[in-house]
Amino acid sequence: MLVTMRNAEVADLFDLLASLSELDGAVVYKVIAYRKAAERFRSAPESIERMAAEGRLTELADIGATIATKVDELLATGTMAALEKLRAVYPDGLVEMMRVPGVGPKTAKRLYSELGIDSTESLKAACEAGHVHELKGLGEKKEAGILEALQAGGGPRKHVILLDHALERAEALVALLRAEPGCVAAEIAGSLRRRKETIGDVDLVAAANDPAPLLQRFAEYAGVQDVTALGEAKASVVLHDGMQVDLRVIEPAQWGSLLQHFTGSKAHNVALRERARSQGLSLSEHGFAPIAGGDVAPCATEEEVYGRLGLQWIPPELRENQGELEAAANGALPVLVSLAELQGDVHAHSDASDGHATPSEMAEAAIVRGLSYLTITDHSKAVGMGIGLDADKTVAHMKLVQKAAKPLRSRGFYLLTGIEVDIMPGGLLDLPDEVLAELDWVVASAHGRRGQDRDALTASMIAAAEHPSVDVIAHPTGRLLDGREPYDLDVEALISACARTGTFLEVNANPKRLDLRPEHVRAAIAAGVKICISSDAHHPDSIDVLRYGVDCARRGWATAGDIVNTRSWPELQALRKPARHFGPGPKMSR
DNA sequence: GCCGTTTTCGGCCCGACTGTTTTCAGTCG
Repeated sequence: MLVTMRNAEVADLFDLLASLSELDGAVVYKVIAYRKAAERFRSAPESIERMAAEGRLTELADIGATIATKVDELLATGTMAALEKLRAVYPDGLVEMMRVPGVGPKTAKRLYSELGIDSTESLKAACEAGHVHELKGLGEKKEAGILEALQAGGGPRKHVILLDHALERAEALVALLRAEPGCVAAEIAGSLRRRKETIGDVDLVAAANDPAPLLQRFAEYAGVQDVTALGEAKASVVLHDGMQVDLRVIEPAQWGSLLQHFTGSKAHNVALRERARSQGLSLSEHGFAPIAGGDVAPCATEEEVYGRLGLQWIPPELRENQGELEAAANGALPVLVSLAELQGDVHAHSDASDGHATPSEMAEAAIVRGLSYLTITDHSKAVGMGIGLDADKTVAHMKLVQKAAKPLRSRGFYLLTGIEVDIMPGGLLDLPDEVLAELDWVVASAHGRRGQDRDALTASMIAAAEHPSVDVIAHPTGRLLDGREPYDLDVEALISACARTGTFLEVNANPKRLDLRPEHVRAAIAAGVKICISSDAHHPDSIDVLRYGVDCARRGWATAGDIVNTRSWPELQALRKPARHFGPGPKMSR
């Protein structure tokens, strides 16, 4: 194999191939097949390179011999003949133009062939000069709309909206709708209901006998900047923060069908409709209808929709067409972990490093939230900026935490000593072994790659997992959803090392991180690795982010049994690596 | 291009809104 390529890069090229094929007027099902393939590659839990090398690509759903051969070609030569052929005909700018709202493949192609427009820049100039509306079928409104879209964002790219921000806005809007007299039901739908880590736009659904007042109320909401569509059954608005929100209203008898439909995902719904078709039924947001023709039978609940197809109700977080239909058909869906099942938090900071509260204040916040233990895991010194603890300060801090813990024991709460120790290049930890062995809990993490390439970083992380005192590897890929790409890290190799050594992996609940990501959570669980859901709180209120960590773990098919901090602190001891059972000093008897 | 307790060929998921039209194409989700 001559070329090294990550899953996301392979996926991007198949998306490009799909877009260029679309421009070229390919059969739509070919375009769909390329897009499906891109989706499979992007969410594959293991390396596409490895699967290709072992000839196992066709084990993935939606990947046949033709696409597998194209991947082989891509990995051998760095590109694909089919892609290069299309690239020679259509400038890359056309694909960018297709991302402008209101411009699809047909329009982009005509703009190019009839006006020579080959980029968003030249499209903007043509709109300003009034050339676009001269084309047959394109009027002045269309031209103005394209121009506005281009000017608004300075381009077609949408900015990333994080889960916490979107949920806050959406929950306020749902409350507004529910307060309307005619509103029978209102819910968040779409990717937000599935709790994806980042949101493109927000979908809301509502049930009412007369949709008009609800749609009107929605369009007049104080947070609305623009109303982009307002019909009899749906409306779209853009909020002042740039977030697009769609509302669809339907009569109450169709509520279950509507909620199911607009929760998606698209791939899940397509699979569901295919299943309906095989049973002689056509499925839409209105209900089921016989393919042969006949009345639509609506479903009032989601359970009815799934039940009619012989399926268990599927939790929204699993609706990604990643095997959930098969599991639901066999009654084999996992019982997903819930926030209420978390008993403790094993990664939190205090003012001894970069936190904003004392260990006692953090403990009180944990108690208020119904938790029975909290480990204070401040940074070790290598994190930089003078905020981390060296060996002496770690020992002193440990004693301080132990002192703060005593009065809490009588209230049934364990405040525990810990550290978030930096993993240094080469895999050494930033504190001496004898200090680490004294602590109740050791979180190990890499902050920055420190000049290491993929292999070196992976080796460092694996060495940390092999350390007898390390309980958990925190935020393994280092990604920041609003800024930093994940480290180039062999996550599969890290998962294997954790399985071998009994090291836990963290789902960091900070909505900017959510790291491990869901696909890797699922792969880790499959490999037998146990997971911690941790707040990484630097402030008492930040313990609340645990809910997002639970969402992420649920998307990774995690049950309570897979999550170690669903146990009490004494129960958690039994799950730790053998070396941690013989630590110095009393651990459980305090 | 994928896929098969109907099929190795012939299917392949469904509807709303907008802008441009006088019945529909394109786009979107």
